Amino acid sequence: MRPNKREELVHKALGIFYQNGFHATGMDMIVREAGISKTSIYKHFRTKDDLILAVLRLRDENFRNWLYRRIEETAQTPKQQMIVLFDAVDEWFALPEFKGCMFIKASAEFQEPDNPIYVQAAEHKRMLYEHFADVAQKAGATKPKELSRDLMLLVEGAIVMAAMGVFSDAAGDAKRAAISLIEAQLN
Amino acid sequence: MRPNKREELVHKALGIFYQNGFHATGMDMIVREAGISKTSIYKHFRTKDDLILAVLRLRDENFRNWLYRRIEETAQTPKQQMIVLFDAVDEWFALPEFKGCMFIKASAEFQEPDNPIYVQAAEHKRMLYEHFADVAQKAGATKPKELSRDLMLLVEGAIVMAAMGVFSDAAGDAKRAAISLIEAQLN
DNA sequence: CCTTAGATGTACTGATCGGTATTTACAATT
DNA sequence: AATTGTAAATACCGATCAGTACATCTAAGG
Repeated sequence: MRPNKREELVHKALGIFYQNGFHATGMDMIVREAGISKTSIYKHFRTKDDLILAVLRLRDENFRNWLYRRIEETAQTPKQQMIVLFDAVDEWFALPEFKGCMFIKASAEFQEPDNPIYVQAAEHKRMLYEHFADVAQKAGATKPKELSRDLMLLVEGAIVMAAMGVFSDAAGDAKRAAISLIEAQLN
Repeated sequence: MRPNKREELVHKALGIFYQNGFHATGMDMIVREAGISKTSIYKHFRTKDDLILAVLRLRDENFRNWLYRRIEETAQTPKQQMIVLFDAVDEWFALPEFKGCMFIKASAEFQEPDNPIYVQAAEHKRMLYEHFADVAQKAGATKPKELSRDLMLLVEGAIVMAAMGVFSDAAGDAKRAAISLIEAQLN
């Protein structure tokens, strides 16, 4: 009983925080929307911030697992993996509930560099960077870390421009630019 | 008297909102930090959101004026202008008070697409995009809008990665990638 | 049926929230 | 000095904030 309720809470809180923002979501709203009593919430988490941290952990795990799996099941070579990364984020952008990156939001709302929330958000990005540095190395890039940074810059830029509704095909633009940069590094 | 006090308020509120976040900053904190009475604040602005809108307008004007001037005084050709854009944002990142892009923060905290704050934040990005599409055209790019989107993706990505402390030379990385993309388009 | 563990429901706390209302103070102009 | 306009100071409003306390309910296992 206990583990499932905790997971249910984190899962529901994730959706609520994502749609409303962290500070703009009060615990009473979580109670109402999640249908879980405040007593239970505080039984599992000492503070609202602890709940947010758990939410970020779940989101990190879900997102990275989905992304890596999505990429690996549609691309055969490491080079192709770097390219279809942008198809995957394009799928993400097309989701009806898409409202940008939860980790960017977390770091925007919790800006102190020693805040565990900020720290965890940044860690998520580092893990993505390291993953794609590995992919770039396997693809035979002469400077895999540099290429990974290129890809990350394009992905993050695309997330921002898509979330703000400024570019209509942010992922497509980023993919095109990425292909150019990949070709320049691999040839 | 009146215009100056209003401007003083907007200027101070800009700093306070930028350091603390919009929702995380209450009007009582603005009163304390700005040293302006709540009566005066509400005399000039009907609501907190109206104050935020004025803050975004001021920030937009200051930032774009600074950026364009900075670029034009250090670059002679439109092509050079696209490249020194990244030197300018590097200077910005190096400021002690740098905490990312206020417009990204605004759109993250006010996510409804019909919210005037979200709308204004997105408009800021559009104006940058159009400006650099113009620069790219003058530089002789075959697809100036596309190149401008490339530059914007890199700039926004760099802002995110710098604000989150993930990349140590986000602007430098973005510049290197931008040069590659510019050369590919102009040659 | 009884016990235990998990969960709900509800009221409460002191503080803050955005915004309102009223009085007083201050500065500039005539 | 009087007048006018601006601004500060302060108390207030109803609501929400994160978190606490306590009683009650529910479900599962022995």
